[in-house]
Amino acid sequence: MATLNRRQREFAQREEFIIDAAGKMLLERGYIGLNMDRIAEATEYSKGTIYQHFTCKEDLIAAVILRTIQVRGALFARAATFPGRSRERLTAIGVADELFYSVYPDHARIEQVTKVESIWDKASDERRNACHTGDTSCMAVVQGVARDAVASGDLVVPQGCTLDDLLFGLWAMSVGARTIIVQGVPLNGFENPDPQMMLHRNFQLFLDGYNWKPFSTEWDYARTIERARQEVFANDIRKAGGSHA
Amino acid sequence: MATLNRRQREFAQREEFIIDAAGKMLLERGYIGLNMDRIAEATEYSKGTIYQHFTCKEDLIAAVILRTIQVRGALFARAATFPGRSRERLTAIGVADELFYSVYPDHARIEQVTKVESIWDKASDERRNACHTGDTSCMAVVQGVARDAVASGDLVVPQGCTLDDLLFGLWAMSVGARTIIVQGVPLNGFENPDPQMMLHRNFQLFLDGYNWKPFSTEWDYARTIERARQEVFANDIRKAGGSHA
Amino acid sequence: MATLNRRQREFAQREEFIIDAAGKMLLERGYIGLNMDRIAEATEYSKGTIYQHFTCKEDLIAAVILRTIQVRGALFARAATFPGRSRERLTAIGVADELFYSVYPDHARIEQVTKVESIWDKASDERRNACHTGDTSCMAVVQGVARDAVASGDLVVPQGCTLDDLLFGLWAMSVGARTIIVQGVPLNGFENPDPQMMLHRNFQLFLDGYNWKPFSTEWDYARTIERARQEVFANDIRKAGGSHA
Amino acid sequence: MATLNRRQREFAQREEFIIDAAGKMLLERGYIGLNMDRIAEATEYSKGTIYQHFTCKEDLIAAVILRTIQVRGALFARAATFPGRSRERLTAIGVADELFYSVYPDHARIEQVTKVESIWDKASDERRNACHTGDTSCMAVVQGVARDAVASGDLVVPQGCTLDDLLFGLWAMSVGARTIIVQGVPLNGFENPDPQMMLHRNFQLFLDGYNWKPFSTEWDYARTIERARQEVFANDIRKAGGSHA
DNA sequence: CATGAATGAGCCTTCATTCAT
DNA sequence: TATGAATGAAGGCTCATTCAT
Repeated sequence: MATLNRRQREFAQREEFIIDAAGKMLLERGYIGLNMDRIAEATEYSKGTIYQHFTCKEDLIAAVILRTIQVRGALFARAATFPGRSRERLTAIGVADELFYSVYPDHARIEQVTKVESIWDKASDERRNACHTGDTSCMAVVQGVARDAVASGDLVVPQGCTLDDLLFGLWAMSVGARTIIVQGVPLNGFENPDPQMMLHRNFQLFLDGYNWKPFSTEWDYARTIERARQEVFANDIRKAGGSHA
Repeated sequence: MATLNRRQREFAQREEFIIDAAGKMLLERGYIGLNMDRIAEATEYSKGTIYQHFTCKEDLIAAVILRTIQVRGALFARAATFPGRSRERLTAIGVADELFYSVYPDHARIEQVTKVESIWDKASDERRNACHTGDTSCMAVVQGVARDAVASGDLVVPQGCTLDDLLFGLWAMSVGARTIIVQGVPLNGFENPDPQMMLHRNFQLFLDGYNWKPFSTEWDYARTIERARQEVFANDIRKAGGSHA
Repeated sequence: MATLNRRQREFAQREEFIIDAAGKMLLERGYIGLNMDRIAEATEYSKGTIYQHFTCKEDLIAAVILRTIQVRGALFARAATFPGRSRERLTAIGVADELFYSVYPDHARIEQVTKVESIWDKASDERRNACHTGDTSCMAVVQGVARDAVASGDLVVPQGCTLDDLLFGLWAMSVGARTIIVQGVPLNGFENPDPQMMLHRNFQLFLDGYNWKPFSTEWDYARTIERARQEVFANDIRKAGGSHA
Repeated sequence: MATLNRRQREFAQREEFIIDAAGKMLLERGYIGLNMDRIAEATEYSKGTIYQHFTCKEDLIAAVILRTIQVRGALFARAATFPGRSRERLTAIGVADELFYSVYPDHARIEQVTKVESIWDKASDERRNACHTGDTSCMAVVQGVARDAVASGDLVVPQGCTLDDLLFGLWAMSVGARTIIVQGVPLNGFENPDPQMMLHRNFQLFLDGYNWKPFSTEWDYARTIERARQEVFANDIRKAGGSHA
């Protein structure tokens, strides 16, 4: 039984290792640049072995995406447990988002790469479903916090707008910022561009605009961010510092 | 010389025709689904002829992108000439952006598709530079309006924020919204999602938050939008209505 | 020793079981569709175990064929013991042939499939020889009956023909009929085609033509056929009825 | 136009050449032994070129079969025009059959090889239909002659048998003989085996048995055969002698 | 100039066989 | 002895690019 477990463990480790390699290749060479021969060469396993883990190229890519999604999902879920008022919890999710992309900068680009090609036709159903579930649950976490805010009276959406507008705006700004960062668009003519800080500041103004209390003028969200980093994500940040500087 | 001119004209027309076909194919079948055989078949020109216009596949794709960029650049430039106060001119650019994506919905997706793959290594320098110039000039138009606003006293950026923050926020929200729309992400749990209207509303709140005057509470931007559509883009909208409903 | 015997028995049973599975797969999916992974899966033995019984894929297929041949050989041998005149014994062999293909319809197709591919280069010598022996002995049985007929005066081959001609004709007609049946050739334009009955009638005319006495006009071979079925092959037919209806 | 024609001619010639090579390979190495790399190597064309003529491996094989069928169809059709009584015309078809297999001995084996594997799923519809048409027309030719014989009173099928029985018997004996010959089954214990002559003699007895007049005892079919060879197939035989000895 | 057949490197995938556990 | 993961040669097919006509 011990033997069996070791085998299984090795099998799982190898799978992780292959996914790592695929992720890197996806980043460095794009969807087309990722090919099974190169994966075999990079991992120093044979092609046959690769195919024992993944039914086809698309399934391997789906596995890369799935891991990404699950990592983010876990971060979001933890962020939502942050003790404090609703806007603090949302802020913690913002930290989770920042963390996710700073610790796994690859993943943002991988998402871009992979959302574009028709991977899902060929990937295994199992992985497709898992990805969908993961995506949905991330969004649900944010929706949950916003609803809590409304219920508690912290959030009164301005006339003419809806909660969905708010969610859409948050999401769009986050996605857009990542896209800009990831695609390496040179912020022409910007002095001293620090996209992450820009995003933070814009989020603040945005939430204030939506009347989500307490306003940034009356509450020290910088401290909330700091607390979230220390209390919720200290471990992840430490890990990240180790592997990604 | 007349003969030469006619020839040149025909040559240019054919190039345009091929780019059209490539654009469509890129949309319908993705980067991988675009191949030179199909282009030749679709245009009813021979492959040899295609290669007389474009040095390689990537160069053809770059041409598709370039045309996209130039179309948007022209729209933005015209928007910036909108007569009115600075925030009205920015609003007109917003209309240009909306128009661009509603009239050429393809282009948003093409941008996604192509930004991801390493086209620029092989495309001709000429086209690469033209693309860069186009991108930069779009951004410059917006920057110009913002600077005018500051100069005229309409815009006083809040403490702790900069003009760059504002530009980044606008850009991120626009890009993010397009990404979400284009990737067909199902807005799970949203009632009645109309991304374009959501984007409009979020823009309004956002500019108010930045203290860009006159505020939306004191100025009828709905009318500004309507004027921009009628006075600046009437032609484009008419064209769009014809070909895209 | 008892242990050893049990082991040996189990080993032999497993071999039989694997051959069964291979036979089925050969039928359902053809030569190419048979592969060792699938065999392992179907039998629920590991590939290593399969390879302990068969040196290679071809050897396994040879084993399928060999069993086929041995089954037919046994039927022919029993048929030759049918008590009666020489032509009755030949008729009994005809019944054996009919029975073989009606009870094991699979085997006809397997023969087709396997005769075509170069299995014999790689199959073990042992099995190749056994197959050859089996084939030869079937033919020998028929030859024996024919020679007995000549010796007893029942058969006087017509001028210009030889005993070999007769054997060849019988064999060709049988093989040809099976081929036609097995390949599912649609008997275009035939009313009511019953290949087996057609073969029976043609055999009758054929033997009459060769002057093999007693002629079908003076002897009730329908009854001979019936007797052969009941007295010699009752068991097989019962078995067949059970599993193949 | 002359240029175009030459190109087309070369294209057609090359196609023929590839089919030749495929036929040989099919013979020498079987269905599995035929592969596109080897075809490319053998023809000294690139794989791409091969694929410009045939959509896939199966389509190439189908082309080999189609040519076979068309050759036989042409021979049968010519044989049916042989001037003489109905049984003479059938005899001429017998000569066509003999000729077909002696001139193109490959084709018999190719038929065996190819009937077994599922080629038709992937081959182009065009070729599949052409094959079916060819097959049907061969059979129709024989049926036509038999019906003429009945109409003219030359053939009165014996009690208990039908015209279909006769056709089936002829067909089976022919197919069976070819199978035996082609599979190289050693005619164990046969003295001096000449399968073609055996087949001839068996056919004679068979037709006599069916009361197809004039009987072989009252008509010199050897001469009919000779006439058919000289008057109908002289050219083919000369060609055959040239290319196949 | 236009054409489109030819090229061949490159890709995804399969599967018989081996061998460490 | 049984297992099944690992191997890697081999095969079908695609497609960007070239070049003779």
